[in-house]
Amino acid sequence: MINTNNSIAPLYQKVKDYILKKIEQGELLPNSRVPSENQLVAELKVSRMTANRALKELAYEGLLTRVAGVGTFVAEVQTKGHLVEVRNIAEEVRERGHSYSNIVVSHESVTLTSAVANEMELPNSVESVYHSLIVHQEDGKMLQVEDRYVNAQAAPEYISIDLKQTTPAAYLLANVPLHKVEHTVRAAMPSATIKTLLQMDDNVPCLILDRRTWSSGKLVSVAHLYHSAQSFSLTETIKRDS
Amino acid sequence: MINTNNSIAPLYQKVKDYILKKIEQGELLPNSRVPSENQLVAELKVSRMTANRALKELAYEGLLTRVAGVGTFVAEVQTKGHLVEVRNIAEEVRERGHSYSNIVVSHESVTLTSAVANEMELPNSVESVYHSLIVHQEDGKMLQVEDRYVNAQAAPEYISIDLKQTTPAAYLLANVPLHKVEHTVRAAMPSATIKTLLQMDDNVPCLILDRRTWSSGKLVSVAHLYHSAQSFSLTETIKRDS
DNA sequence: ATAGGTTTCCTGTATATACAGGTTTCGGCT
DNA sequence: AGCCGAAACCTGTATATACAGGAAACCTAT
Repeated sequence: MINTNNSIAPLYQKVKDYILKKIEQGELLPNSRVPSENQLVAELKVSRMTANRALKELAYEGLLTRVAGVGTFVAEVQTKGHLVEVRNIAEEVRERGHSYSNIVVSHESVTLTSAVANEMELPNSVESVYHSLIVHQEDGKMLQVEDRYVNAQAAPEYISIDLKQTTPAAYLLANVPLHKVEHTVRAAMPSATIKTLLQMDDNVPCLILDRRTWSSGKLVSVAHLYHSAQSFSLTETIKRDS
Repeated sequence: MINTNNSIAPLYQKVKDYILKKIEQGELLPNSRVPSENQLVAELKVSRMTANRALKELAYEGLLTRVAGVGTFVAEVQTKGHLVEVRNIAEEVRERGHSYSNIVVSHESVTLTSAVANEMELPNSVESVYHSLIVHQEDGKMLQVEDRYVNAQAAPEYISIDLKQTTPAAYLLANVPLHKVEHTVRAAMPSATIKTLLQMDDNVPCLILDRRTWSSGKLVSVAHLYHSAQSFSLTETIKRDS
C-alpha cells in the first residue's frame, strides 16, 4: 500500500514518493523501466490521471524520462553543483537522495610554501597553516577532491575536528562568519595524483572550482575542488521571483 | 478566438499563449488578476482541467502566482538588475582596455536537428532556427567561440543583424526581455573544429559556458561559449552586506 | 525469409464531473 | 454598529472516460 505516514499529502504526491522510494532504494536503477500509468492504476488503486500527474511531474523534475509510445524510465543522473552558493557537499549529495561518504587523505599542519603563501595573501615569513585533502564520494563513486588550506589564526580548532563527521565547509560556515567569497572556475588536465584519487579515465579534463573565503578582511581558507569533467558540471538558474 | 496559427499545438498550449500574449502586450500588468479558470472556460470554450493545466504550468514557470481561494495573478517582473551576469563580451574586453574584434564563421537559418531541438525545448517537427558561429578576439588573439542558436519566433530579426557591429548578446539583451537565465559550466576536450578556431595547443581542455535564456516562458536562445582553459577562467566575487 | 499489415501497449491530450477547503462579500440578525 | 453565517468564487485534487498517435511485437501472405 501507499505510504501510510504523510497521510495528509495529496495522492499524486504519494505516488511520486512511491516511485522515488524505489529509486532511492536501488530497486529501480537508471535507465530501467518504471511502472506504466496503467500498472500504477492497478498497483495503487489510483486513477490514470493521478498516475499521469505523478510521472509527468517527476519527468519535469528531471528524475524520469518519458517516451510516448514506449514507456517511462529512470533518468541518468548528471551531477550538478551550484555555482553561486557556498554549499556543503555532503548536504548537496544527500539532497539528491544519494549517500555521502569520504576518504580523508591527509589532515595536518604544514609550513607555508611561497606559492600557497601568495595565494593566501599571507607573508611567507610567518606561521604554519592547516592543510587537508579529502575525497568526497557520492554513492561510493569519487565525486570531488578537496584540497584545502586553512589559516590557523582564523580557525585554530580546524586541525582537531573529525573530518569524517564534519566537512570543512560545514565547520567553517558554522564557526567563522563569512564576509567575502571568491569563486574561480577553470579547466585543466588532472595531475597524476588527482587523476588517481578521482579514478579518472585517460584524456578527461578536470573542472576545478577554486574558492577563497574571507572573514573580517582576512583570508580564512583556500580550497581547490577538483571534479572529473566527465560527470560533473556547475549550473545556476536565475529567475524572476513570484 | 484562440491563436489560429500554430494550429497543431495542444489546446493547453494555446491557452498559455493566450495569457502570455496579454502579458506581453501589456494588457495584463504585474500583480493584476488573470482570468480565472472558469472565465477561461467561458471565453475559450475549453474545459476547466485544460485551463487549470495552462495556469498551473505558467505558475510553475514563474510567470504567474496562484493563491487558493483567491485567484491567479501576474508575477512581479524582475528587471535586468538581477540578471547582470549576462554580459556582452565586446564590452568586457574593452573594459580591460583591450581591442575587440571578431570573425563571423556562419550566420544562417538552419533546420532543427533533434539534439538541438531537445536542448531548445522545441518540437523538432516544425520550425527552423537561426544559427551563428563567431570567434571573438581580444587583441587579435582567439578568446571565445560562440556557437549560438536563436528561436526564430522569439527574435525574428536576429538573422538580419550585422554581427560585426552588434554581438548576439548585445542584440538579444536590448530586444528581448529576459526572464530566466541558466548557466552551466563544464569542461571537455575540444572538438577538432573548436581546437582549430581557437588555435589551441594539443592536450589542452576547453572551459565551456552553456547559457540558455528565456522570455515569457519560452526559450529564446542557447549559446555554447568555448574557451581555451590555458588562458581562461571564470571568476565571481560575492560580498556580504549586513 | 521477408515485407507489410495488425494488434497491443504506451504516453499525450481533452472533457465532464465531483468534492474539499480557502477567501471575500454580502446580508441579516442581535 | 457589530457579529455571524451564508453565499459566491476561487484554486486544488481526484476520477472515469475518450480518442489520438507513436513504437514495438506479432502474425500473415507472398
